[in-house]
Amino acid sequence: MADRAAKTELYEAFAATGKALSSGKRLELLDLLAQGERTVDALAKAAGLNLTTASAHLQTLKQTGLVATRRDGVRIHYRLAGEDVAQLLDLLRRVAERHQAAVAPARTAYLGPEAPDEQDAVRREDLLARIAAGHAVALDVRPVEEYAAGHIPGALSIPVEELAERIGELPEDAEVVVYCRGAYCALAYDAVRLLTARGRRAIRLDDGMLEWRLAELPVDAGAGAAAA
Amino acid sequence: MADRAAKTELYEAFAATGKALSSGKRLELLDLLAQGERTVDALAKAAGLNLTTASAHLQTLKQTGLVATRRDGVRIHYRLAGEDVAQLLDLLRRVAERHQAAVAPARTAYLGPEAPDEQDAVRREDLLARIAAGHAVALDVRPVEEYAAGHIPGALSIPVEELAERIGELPEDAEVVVYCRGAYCALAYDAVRLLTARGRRAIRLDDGMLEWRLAELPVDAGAGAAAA
DNA sequence: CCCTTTCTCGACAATTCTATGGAATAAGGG
DNA sequence: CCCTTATTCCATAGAATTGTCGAGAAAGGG
Repeated sequence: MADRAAKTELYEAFAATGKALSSGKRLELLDLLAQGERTVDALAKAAGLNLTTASAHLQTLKQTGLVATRRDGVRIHYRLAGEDVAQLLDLLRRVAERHQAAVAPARTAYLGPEAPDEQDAVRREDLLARIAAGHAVALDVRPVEEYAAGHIPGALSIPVEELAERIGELPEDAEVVVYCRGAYCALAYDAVRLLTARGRRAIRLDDGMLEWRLAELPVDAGAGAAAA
Repeated sequence: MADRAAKTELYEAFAATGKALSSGKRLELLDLLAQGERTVDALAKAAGLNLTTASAHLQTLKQTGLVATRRDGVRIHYRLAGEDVAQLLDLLRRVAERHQAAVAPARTAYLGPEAPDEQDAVRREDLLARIAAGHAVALDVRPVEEYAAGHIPGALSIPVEELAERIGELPEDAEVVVYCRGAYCALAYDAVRLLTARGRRAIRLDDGMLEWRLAELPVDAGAGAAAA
Protein backbone atom coordinates (compact mmCIF):
# COMPACT_ATOMS: atom_id res chain seq x y z
CA MET A 1 0.00 0.00 0.00
CA ALA A 2 2.68 2.49 -0.87
CA ASP A 3 1.13 5.89 -1.41
CA ARG A 4 -1.03 6.70 -4.37
CA ALA A 5 0.78 9.91 -5.26
CA ALA A 6 4.00 7.98 -5.87
CA LYS A 7 2.18 5.36 -7.94
CA THR A 8 0.50 8.04 -10.03
CA GLU A 9 3.84 9.70 -10.61
CA LEU A 10 5.48 6.46 -11.72
CA TYR A 11 2.71 5.70 -14.19
CA GLU A 12 2.73 9.28 -15.39
CA ALA A 13 6.39 8.75 -16.22
CA PHE A 14 5.53 5.64 -18.24
CA ALA A 15 2.78 7.62 -19.91
CA ALA A 16 5.34 10.17 -21.09
CA THR A 17 6.76 7.45 -23.34
CA GLY A 18 3.24 6.68 -24.50
CA LYS A 19 2.71 10.35 -25.25
CA ALA A 20 5.74 10.32 -27.49
CA LEU A 21 3.98 7.64 -29.53
CA SER A 22 0.67 9.48 -29.66
CA SER A 23 1.28 11.63 -32.73
CA GLY A 24 1.26 10.28 -36.25
CA LYS A 25 4.04 12.61 -37.28
CA ARG A 26 6.30 11.44 -34.49
CA LEU A 27 5.67 7.84 -35.52
CA GLU A 28 6.64 8.72 -39.08
CA LEU A 29 9.85 10.25 -37.76
CA LEU A 30 10.60 7.16 -35.71
CA ASP A 31 9.94 4.99 -38.74
CA LEU A 32 12.48 6.98 -40.75
CA LEU A 33 15.01 6.90 -37.92
CA ALA A 34 14.64 3.14 -37.72
CA GLN A 35 16.45 3.04 -41.08
CA GLY A 36 19.45 4.96 -39.80
CA GLU A 37 20.38 8.39 -38.53
CA ARG A 38 19.32 11.58 -40.31
CA THR A 39 19.57 15.33 -40.00
CA VAL A 40 16.64 17.46 -38.88
CA ASP A 41 16.32 18.92 -42.33
CA ALA A 42 16.20 15.54 -44.05
CA LEU A 43 13.64 14.29 -41.55
CA ALA A 44 11.43 17.32 -42.00
CA LYS A 45 11.42 16.94 -45.78
CA ALA A 46 10.81 13.19 -45.68
CA ALA A 47 7.92 13.56 -43.25
CA GLY A 48 6.41 16.56 -45.01
CA LEU A 49 6.79 18.85 -42.02
CA ASN A 50 8.09 22.36 -41.85
CA LEU A 51 11.43 22.61 -40.14
CA THR A 52 10.37 24.13 -36.84
CA THR A 53 7.56 21.64 -36.39
CA ALA A 54 9.89 18.73 -37.07
CA SER A 55 12.39 20.13 -34.60
CA ALA A 56 9.69 20.46 -31.96
CA HIS A 57 8.60 16.84 -32.42
CA LEU A 58 12.20 15.66 -32.29
CA GLN A 59 12.65 17.55 -29.02
CA THR A 60 9.67 15.71 -27.54
CA LEU A 61 11.15 12.40 -28.63
CA LYS A 62 14.51 13.36 -27.20
CA GLN A 63 13.05 14.37 -23.86
CA THR A 64 11.46 10.96 -23.44
CA GLY A 65 14.76 9.39 -24.41
CA LEU A 66 13.52 7.59 -27.52
CA VAL A 67 16.05 9.31 -29.77
CA ALA A 68 19.58 10.59 -29.33
CA THR A 69 21.58 13.20 -31.20
CA ARG A 70 25.08 13.62 -32.54
CA ARG A 71 26.51 16.90 -33.68
CA ASP A 72 28.62 16.95 -36.83
CA GLY A 73 29.82 20.46 -37.53
CA VAL A 74 26.82 22.57 -38.29
CA ARG A 75 24.28 19.81 -38.52
CA ILE A 76 22.67 17.54 -35.98
CA HIS A 77 21.97 13.88 -36.66
CA TYR A 78 19.16 12.15 -34.86
CA ARG A 79 19.00 8.40 -34.33
CA LEU A 80 16.95 5.91 -32.33
CA ALA A 81 18.17 5.56 -28.76
CA GLY A 82 18.24 1.79 -29.05
CA GLU A 83 16.95 -1.29 -30.77
CA ASP A 84 14.24 -1.59 -28.14
CA VAL A 85 12.69 1.60 -29.50
CA ALA A 86 12.45 -0.02 -32.93
CA GLN A 87 10.85 -3.02 -31.25
CA LEU A 88 8.34 -0.78 -29.56
CA LEU A 89 7.43 0.89 -32.85
CA ASP A 90 7.04 -2.49 -34.48
CA LEU A 91 4.87 -3.91 -31.70
CA LEU A 92 2.72 -0.78 -31.56
CA ARG A 93 1.91 -1.04 -35.26
CA ARG A 94 1.30 -4.77 -34.99
CA VAL A 95 -1.12 -4.32 -32.09
CA ALA A 96 -2.86 -1.42 -33.83
CA GLU A 97 -3.31 -3.45 -37.00
CA ARG A 98 -4.64 -6.43 -35.08
CA HIS A 99 -7.08 -4.66 -32.80
CA GLN A 100 -8.04 -1.40 -34.43
CA ALA A 101 -10.60 -1.44 -37.19
CA ALA A 102 -9.44 1.82 -38.78
CA VAL A 103 -5.99 0.50 -39.68
CA ALA A 104 -6.82 -2.03 -42.40
CA PRO A 105 -8.66 0.39 -44.72
CA ALA A 106 -6.05 3.11 -44.14
CA ARG A 107 -3.39 0.59 -44.98
CA THR A 108 -4.83 -0.43 -48.33
CA ALA A 109 -5.64 3.20 -49.12
CA TYR A 110 -1.96 4.01 -48.70
CA LEU A 111 -0.22 0.92 -50.02
CA GLY A 112 -2.68 0.23 -52.79
CA PRO A 113 -4.16 -3.15 -53.62
CA GLU A 114 -1.82 -6.00 -54.41
CA ALA A 115 -1.64 -6.95 -58.05
CA PRO A 116 -4.52 -9.39 -58.52
CA ASP A 117 -2.54 -12.45 -59.60
CA GLU A 118 0.42 -11.75 -57.36
CA GLN A 119 1.45 -14.67 -55.23
CA ASP A 120 1.75 -14.18 -51.52
CA ALA A 121 4.75 -12.21 -50.43
CA VAL A 122 7.98 -14.04 -49.68
CA ARG A 123 8.59 -14.76 -46.04
CA ARG A 124 11.78 -13.65 -44.31
CA GLU A 125 12.90 -17.17 -43.45
CA ASP A 126 12.69 -18.35 -47.06
CA LEU A 127 14.50 -15.50 -48.74
CA LEU A 128 18.14 -16.32 -48.00
CA ALA A 129 17.63 -19.92 -49.12
CA ARG A 130 15.99 -18.82 -52.37
CA ILE A 131 18.85 -16.42 -53.05
CA ALA A 132 21.49 -19.03 -52.28
CA ALA A 133 19.76 -21.48 -54.63
CA GLY A 134 19.88 -18.89 -57.39
CA HIS A 135 16.08 -18.79 -57.71
CA ALA A 136 15.78 -15.21 -56.56
CA VAL A 137 17.62 -11.91 -56.22
CA ALA A 138 16.86 -9.37 -53.47
CA LEU A 139 16.29 -5.76 -54.48
CA ASP A 140 16.49 -2.88 -52.01
CA VAL A 141 14.49 0.10 -53.29
CA ARG A 142 15.15 2.51 -50.40
CA PRO A 143 17.27 5.64 -50.82
CA VAL A 144 20.98 4.83 -51.05
CA GLU A 145 21.85 6.23 -47.60
CA GLU A 146 19.45 3.80 -45.99
CA TYR A 147 20.88 0.94 -48.00
CA ALA A 148 24.35 1.97 -46.88
CA ALA A 149 23.28 2.01 -43.22
CA GLY A 150 22.29 -1.65 -43.41
CA HIS A 151 20.78 -4.06 -45.93
CA ILE A 152 20.07 -7.71 -46.58
CA PRO A 153 23.31 -9.48 -47.61
CA GLY A 154 23.62 -9.70 -51.36
CA ALA A 155 20.78 -7.30 -52.11
CA LEU A 156 21.05 -4.95 -55.05
CA SER A 157 20.34 -1.26 -54.47
CA ILE A 158 18.15 0.68 -56.87
CA PRO A 159 16.07 3.47 -55.31
CA VAL A 160 12.53 3.26 -56.56
CA GLU A 161 12.69 6.63 -58.39
CA GLU A 162 15.54 5.31 -60.54
CA LEU A 163 14.05 1.89 -61.09
CA ALA A 164 12.34 2.65 -64.41
CA GLU A 165 15.57 3.75 -66.07
CA ARG A 166 17.83 1.21 -64.36
CA ILE A 167 15.63 -1.84 -64.85
CA GLY A 168 18.25 -3.29 -67.17
CA GLU A 169 20.60 -3.86 -64.24
CA LEU A 170 18.36 -6.64 -62.96
CA PRO A 171 19.03 -10.20 -64.10
CA GLU A 172 16.31 -11.37 -66.47
CA ASP A 173 16.09 -14.97 -65.41
CA ALA A 174 15.75 -14.73 -61.62
CA GLU A 175 12.71 -13.70 -59.64
CA VAL A 176 13.12 -10.27 -58.05
CA VAL A 177 12.22 -10.05 -54.35
CA VAL A 178 11.70 -6.39 -53.48
CA TYR A 179 11.87 -4.91 -49.99
CA CYS A 180 12.01 -1.49 -48.36
CA ARG A 181 11.68 -0.03 -44.86
CA GLY A 182 9.07 -2.18 -43.27
CA ALA A 183 5.62 -3.67 -43.44
CA TYR A 184 4.03 -0.26 -43.96
CA CYS A 185 6.46 1.20 -46.47
CA ALA A 186 5.01 1.92 -49.89
CA LEU A 187 8.25 1.79 -51.91
CA ALA A 188 8.27 -1.97 -52.42
CA TYR A 189 4.60 -1.97 -53.43
CA ASP A 190 5.30 0.69 -56.06
CA ALA A 191 8.37 -1.14 -57.28
CA VAL A 192 6.57 -4.47 -57.68
CA ARG A 193 3.78 -2.79 -59.65
CA LEU A 194 6.35 -1.15 -61.91
CA LEU A 195 8.34 -4.32 -62.48
CA THR A 196 5.29 -6.46 -63.09
CA ALA A 197 4.00 -3.93 -65.62
CA ARG A 198 7.31 -4.32 -67.45
CA GLY A 199 6.90 -8.06 -67.57
CA ARG A 200 9.35 -8.99 -64.80
CA ARG A 201 8.68 -11.63 -62.19
CA ALA A 202 8.65 -9.47 -59.07
CA ILE A 203 7.31 -10.10 -55.62
CA ARG A 204 7.44 -8.31 -52.30
CA LEU A 205 9.22 -9.48 -49.21
CA ASP A 206 6.59 -9.98 -46.53
CA ASP A 207 7.82 -6.94 -44.61
CA GLY A 208 11.03 -4.92 -44.67
CA MET A 209 14.37 -3.98 -43.18
CA LEU A 210 12.96 -3.08 -39.77
CA GLU A 211 11.44 -6.49 -39.16
CA TRP A 212 14.45 -8.23 -40.72
CA ARG A 213 16.80 -6.54 -38.27
CA LEU A 214 14.54 -7.19 -35.31
CA ALA A 215 14.47 -10.87 -36.25
CA GLU A 216 18.27 -10.74 -35.90
CA LEU A 217 18.87 -11.97 -39.40
CA PRO A 218 22.22 -11.09 -41.00
CA VAL A 219 22.73 -7.47 -42.09
CA ASP A 220 25.44 -5.98 -44.30
CA ALA A 221 26.47 -2.35 -44.10
CA GLY A 222 28.37 0.04 -46.35
CA ALA A 223 27.76 1.23 -49.87
CA GLY A 224 28.67 -2.32 -50.82
CA ALA A 225 28.24 -3.94 -54.20
CA ALA A 226 25.24 -1.80 -55.16
CA ALA A 227 23.65 -2.90 -58.42
CA ALA A 228 25.50 -5.29 -60.71
CA MET B 1 5.19 7.85 -53.68
CA ALA B 2 1.64 6.99 -52.76
CA ASP B 3 -0.07 10.15 -51.60
CA ARG B 4 0.82 11.87 -48.41
CA ALA B 5 -2.75 12.22 -47.17
CA ALA B 6 -3.16 8.45 -47.09
CA LYS B 7 0.17 8.01 -45.33
CA THR B 8 -0.74 10.59 -42.74
CA GLU B 9 -4.04 8.87 -42.15
CA LEU B 10 -2.41 5.48 -41.69
CA TYR B 11 0.09 6.83 -39.18
CA GLU B 12 -2.65 8.76 -37.44
CA ALA B 13 -4.42 5.44 -36.99
CA PHE B 14 -1.28 3.94 -35.40
CA ALA B 15 -1.03 7.03 -33.24
CA ALA B 16 -4.51 6.35 -31.89
CA THR B 17 -3.07 3.28 -30.20
CA GLY B 18 -0.22 5.39 -28.90
CA LYS B 19 -2.72 7.90 -27.56
CA ALA B 20 -4.39 5.15 -25.59
CA LEU B 21 -1.04 4.61 -23.86
CA SER B 22 -0.46 8.29 -23.19
CA SER B 23 -2.28 8.61 -19.89
CA GLY B 24 -0.96 7.29 -16.61
CA LYS B 25 -4.43 6.34 -15.47
CA ARG B 26 -5.07 4.29 -18.57
CA LEU B 27 -1.79 2.47 -18.06
CA GLU B 28 -2.82 1.68 -14.49
CA LEU B 29 -6.09 0.28 -15.80
CA LEU B 30 -4.27 -1.85 -18.35
CA ASP B 31 -1.93 -3.09 -15.65
CA LEU B 32 -4.90 -4.21 -13.56
CA LEU B 33 -6.60 -5.80 -16.56
CA ALA B 34 -3.43 -7.73 -17.32
CA GLN B 35 -4.21 -9.74 -14.16
CA GLY B 36 -7.67 -10.75 -15.36
CA GLU B 37 -11.03 -9.22 -16.15
CA ARG B 38 -12.75 -6.75 -13.83
CA THR B 39 -15.86 -4.64 -13.58
CA VAL B 40 -15.81 -0.89 -14.14
CA ASP B 41 -16.54 -0.29 -10.49
CA ALA B 42 -13.69 -2.49 -9.30
CA LEU B 43 -11.30 -0.85 -11.74
CA ALA B 44 -12.30 2.63 -10.67
CA LYS B 45 -11.72 1.82 -7.00
CA ALA B 46 -8.42 0.08 -7.63
CA ALA B 47 -7.11 2.94 -9.74
CA GLY B 48 -8.43 5.67 -7.44
CA LEU B 49 -10.70 7.19 -10.06
CA ASN B 50 -14.27 8.28 -9.85
CA LEU B 51 -16.63 6.07 -11.77
CA THR B 52 -17.36 8.33 -14.73
CA THR B 53 -13.72 9.12 -15.28
CA ALA B 54 -12.82 5.44 -15.22
CA SER B 55 -15.64 4.71 -17.63
CA ALA B 56 -14.42 7.42 -19.98
CA HIS B 57 -10.87 6.03 -19.98
CA LEU B 58 -12.16 2.53 -20.57
CA GLN B 59 -14.14 3.80 -23.53
CA THR B 60 -10.99 5.26 -25.03
CA LEU B 61 -9.23 1.95 -24.58
CA LYS B 62 -12.16 0.11 -26.10
CA GLN B 63 -12.30 2.38 -29.13
CA THR B 64 -8.68 1.64 -29.95
CA GLY B 65 -9.42 -2.04 -29.47
CA LEU B 66 -7.00 -2.61 -26.59
CA VAL B 67 -9.73 -3.93 -24.30
CA ALA B 68 -12.95 -5.88 -24.81
CA THR B 69 -16.09 -6.14 -22.72
CA ARG B 70 -18.49 -8.82 -21.60
CA ARG B 71 -21.87 -8.11 -20.04
CA ASP B 72 -22.94 -10.24 -17.09
CA GLY B 73 -26.39 -9.12 -15.96
CA VAL B 74 -26.11 -5.62 -14.66
CA ARG B 75 -22.35 -5.35 -14.65
CA ILE B 76 -19.79 -5.10 -17.41
CA HIS B 77 -16.47 -6.88 -17.27
CA TYR B 78 -13.49 -5.44 -19.10
CA ARG B 79 -10.51 -7.50 -20.18
CA LEU B 80 -7.43 -7.07 -22.37
CA ALA B 81 -8.17 -7.69 -26.03
CA GLY B 82 -5.22 -10.04 -26.34
CA GLU B 83 -1.88 -11.14 -25.00
CA ASP B 84 -0.18 -8.78 -27.44
CA VAL B 85 -1.64 -5.86 -25.50
CA ALA B 86 0.04 -7.16 -22.33
CA GLN B 87 3.25 -7.43 -24.34
CA LEU B 88 2.90 -3.86 -25.47
CA LEU B 89 2.40 -2.65 -21.90
CA ASP B 90 5.43 -4.62 -20.78
CA LEU B 91 7.66 -3.32 -23.57
CA LEU B 92 6.50 0.25 -23.07
CA ARG B 93 7.49 0.17 -19.40
CA ARG B 94 10.76 -1.53 -20.20
CA VAL B 95 11.67 1.09 -22.81
CA ALA B 96 10.58 3.91 -20.50
CA GLU B 97 12.71 2.57 -17.67
CA ARG B 98 15.70 2.13 -19.92
CA HIS B 99 15.64 5.49 -21.70
CA GLN B 100 13.78 7.92 -19.53
CA ALA B 101 15.59 9.48 -16.60
CA ALA B 102 12.44 10.28 -14.62
CA VAL B 103 11.44 6.63 -14.20
CA ALA B 104 14.13 5.33 -11.87
CA PRO B 105 13.53 7.87 -9.06
CA ALA B 106 9.74 7.53 -9.39
CA ARG B 107 10.16 3.81 -9.17
CA THR B 108 12.09 3.81 -5.92
CA ALA B 109 9.80 6.49 -4.51
CA TYR B 110 6.87 4.15 -5.07
CA LEU B 111 8.34 0.72 -4.39
CA GLY B 112 10.60 1.82 -1.58
CA PRO B 113 14.22 0.81 -1.17
CA GLU B 114 15.05 -2.85 -1.03
CA ALA B 115 15.92 -4.16 2.41
CA PRO B 116 19.63 -3.37 2.77
CA ASP B 117 20.94 -6.91 3.19
CA GLU B 118 18.45 -8.49 0.83
CA GLN B 119 20.00 -10.69 -1.80
CA ASP B 120 19.16 -10.07 -5.39
CA ALA B 121 15.67 -11.08 -6.41
CA VAL B 122 15.09 -14.60 -7.68
CA ARG B 123 15.01 -14.94 -11.42
CA ARG B 124 12.06 -16.52 -13.20
CA GLU B 125 14.06 -19.35 -14.68
CA ASP B 126 15.40 -20.45 -11.30
CA LEU B 127 12.17 -20.44 -9.34
CA LEU B 128 10.56 -23.68 -10.48
CA ALA B 129 13.78 -25.61 -9.89
CA ARG B 130 14.16 -24.18 -6.39
CA ILE B 131 10.58 -25.10 -5.57
CA ALA B 132 10.97 -28.61 -6.94
CA ALA B 133 14.13 -29.08 -4.88
CA GLY B 134 12.24 -28.07 -1.75
CA HIS B 135 14.47 -25.07 -1.14
CA ALA B 136 11.74 -22.52 -1.70
CA VAL B 137 8.01 -21.96 -1.66
CA ALA B 138 6.25 -19.41 -3.91
CA LEU B 139 3.84 -16.96 -2.31
CA ASP B 140 1.26 -15.02 -4.32
CA VAL B 141 0.22 -11.87 -2.44
CA ARG B 142 -2.29 -10.50 -4.97
CA PRO B 143 -6.03 -10.38 -4.24
CA VAL B 144 -7.62 -13.83 -4.42
CA GLU B 145 -9.53 -13.13 -7.69
CA GLU B 146 -6.27 -12.43 -9.45
CA TYR B 147 -4.72 -15.59 -8.01
CA ALA B 148 -7.74 -17.52 -9.24
CA ALA B 149 -7.40 -16.08 -12.74
CA GLY B 150 -3.91 -17.53 -13.06
CA HIS B 151 -0.89 -18.17 -10.83
CA ILE B 152 2.48 -19.88 -10.69
CA PRO B 153 1.97 -23.64 -10.22
CA GLY B 154 2.23 -24.62 -6.57
CA ALA B 155 2.14 -21.06 -5.26
CA LEU B 156 0.35 -20.33 -2.00
CA SER B 157 -2.18 -17.47 -1.97
CA ILE B 158 -2.19 -14.97 0.88
CA PRO B 159 -3.24 -11.42 -0.07
CA VAL B 160 -0.82 -8.96 1.41
CA GLU B 161 -3.44 -7.36 3.73
CA GLU B 162 -3.98 -10.73 5.40
CA LEU B 163 -0.33 -11.66 5.54
CA ALA B 164 0.36 -10.42 9.06
CA GLU B 165 -2.36 -12.55 10.61
CA ARG B 166 -1.87 -15.58 8.39
CA ILE B 167 1.91 -15.73 8.56
CA GLY B 168 1.62 -19.04 10.42
CA GLU B 169 0.42 -20.76 7.24
CA LEU B 170 3.88 -20.44 5.73
CA PRO B 171 6.35 -23.28 6.25
CA GLU B 172 9.12 -22.24 8.64
CA ASP B 173 12.02 -24.04 7.04
CA ALA B 174 11.76 -23.02 3.38
CA GLU B 175 12.67 -19.70 1.84
CA VAL B 176 9.61 -17.72 0.75
CA VAL B 177 9.69 -16.30 -2.79
CA VAL B 178 7.06 -13.57 -3.04
CA TYR B 179 5.52 -12.27 -6.25
CA CYS B 180 2.62 -10.08 -7.34
CA ARG B 181 1.41 -8.42 -10.56
CA GLY B 182 4.59 -7.37 -12.25
CA ALA B 183 7.88 -5.61 -12.03
CA TYR B 184 6.21 -2.38 -10.87
CA CYS B 185 3.76 -3.82 -8.37
CA ALA B 186 4.32 -2.78 -4.76
CA LEU B 187 2.62 -5.72 -3.07
CA ALA B 188 5.60 -8.06 -3.13
CA TYR B 189 7.92 -5.34 -1.86
CA ASP B 190 5.59 -4.70 1.09
CA ALA B 191 5.25 -8.42 1.78
CA VAL B 192 9.00 -9.03 1.79
CA ARG B 193 9.53 -6.16 4.22
CA LEU B 194 6.83 -7.55 6.50
CA LEU B 195 8.15 -11.10 6.40
CA THR B 196 11.76 -10.05 6.92
CA ALA B 197 10.72 -7.93 9.88
CA ARG B 198 9.14 -11.06 11.38
CA GLY B 199 12.35 -12.99 10.96
CA ARG B 200 11.39 -15.05 7.91
CA ARG B 201 13.69 -15.68 4.97
CA ALA B 202 11.77 -13.88 2.24
CA ILE B 203 12.84 -12.66 -1.16
CA ARG B 204 11.12 -11.17 -4.17
CA LEU B 205 10.70 -12.79 -7.52
CA ASP B 206 12.48 -10.58 -10.04
CA ASP B 207 9.20 -9.45 -11.56
CA GLY B 208 5.65 -10.79 -11.42
CA MET B 209 2.77 -12.64 -13.02
CA LEU B 210 2.65 -10.45 -16.12
CA GLU B 211 6.22 -11.20 -17.12
CA TRP B 212 5.87 -14.85 -16.10
CA ARG B 213 2.90 -15.29 -18.42
CA LEU B 214 4.59 -13.44 -21.28
CA ALA B 215 7.60 -15.74 -20.90
CA GLU B 216 5.14 -18.59 -21.53
CA LEU B 217 6.03 -20.36 -18.32
CA PRO B 218 3.39 -22.72 -16.89
CA VAL B 219 0.32 -21.13 -15.29
CA ASP B 220 -2.34 -22.74 -13.10
CA ALA B 221 -5.84 -21.35 -12.82
CA GLY B 222 -8.72 -21.77 -10.37
CA ALA B 223 -9.04 -21.10 -6.66
CA GLY B 224 -6.71 -24.07 -6.34
CA ALA B 225 -4.93 -25.23 -3.24
CA ALA B 226 -4.66 -21.74 -1.72
CA ALA B 227 -2.57 -21.70 1.43
CA ALA B 228 -1.70 -24.98 3.13
C1' DC C 1 -44.20 -1.81 -13.26
C1' DC C 2 -41.44 0.75 -10.27
C1' DC C 3 -36.97 0.81 -8.04
C1' DT C 4 -32.15 -0.14 -7.49
C1' DT C 5 -27.68 -0.98 -9.27
C1' DT C 6 -24.27 -0.40 -12.76
C1' DC C 7 -22.58 1.91 -16.36
C1' DT C 8 -22.50 5.32 -20.34
C1' DC C 9 -23.41 9.86 -22.40
C1' DG C 10 -23.52 15.02 -22.93
C1' DA C 11 -21.82 19.30 -21.43
C1' DC C 12 -18.63 22.31 -18.97
C1' DA C 13 -14.13 24.55 -17.47
C1' DA C 14 -9.16 23.89 -17.01
C1' DT C 15 -5.29 22.31 -19.15
C1' DT C 16 -2.29 20.66 -22.75
C1' DC C 17 -0.79 19.80 -27.59
C1' DT C 18 0.12 21.12 -32.60
C1' DA C 19 1.67 23.94 -36.14
C1' DT C 20 3.89 28.07 -37.58
C1' DG C 21 6.40 32.55 -38.16
C1' DG C 22 10.02 35.25 -36.37
C1' DA C 23 14.02 35.83 -33.29
C1' DA C 24 18.08 33.69 -31.12
C1' DT C 25 22.11 30.48 -31.02
C1' DA C 26 26.01 27.55 -32.59
C1' DA C 27 29.58 26.16 -36.04
C1' DG C 28 32.38 27.11 -39.74
C1' DG C 29 34.07 29.77 -44.09
C1' DG C 30 35.93 33.89 -46.19
C1' DC D 1 34.89 39.26 -37.40
C1' DC D 2 30.98 39.23 -40.25
C1' DC D 3 28.10 36.09 -42.87
C1' DT D 4 25.84 31.86 -44.04
C1' DT D 5 23.76 27.54 -42.75
C1' DA D 6 21.41 24.48 -39.56
C1' DT D 7 18.77 24.16 -35.68
C1' DT D 8 16.41 25.51 -31.49
C1' DC D 9 13.68 28.84 -28.67
C1' DC D 10 9.64 31.82 -28.02
C1' DA D 11 4.95 33.50 -28.62
C1' DT D 12 0.49 32.51 -30.29
C1' DA D 13 -3.86 30.76 -32.24
C1' DG D 14 -6.61 26.82 -32.78
C1' DA D 15 -7.69 22.07 -31.58
C1' DA D 16 -7.93 18.25 -28.52
C1' DT D 17 -7.90 16.00 -23.64
C1' DT D 18 -8.99 15.48 -18.72
C1' DG D 19 -11.89 15.35 -14.89
C1' DT D 20 -16.42 16.19 -12.97
C1' DC D 21 -21.45 16.69 -12.62
C1' DG D 22 -26.00 15.45 -13.65
C1' DA D 23 -29.03 12.94 -16.74
C1' DG D 24 -30.04 8.69 -19.42
C1' DA D 25 -30.08 3.53 -20.53
C1' DA D 26 -29.99 -1.56 -19.48
C1' DA D 27 -30.79 -5.53 -16.45
C1' DG D 28 -32.98 -7.65 -12.75
C1' DG D 29 -35.75 -8.02 -8.16
C1' DG D 30 -39.89 -7.27 -5.46
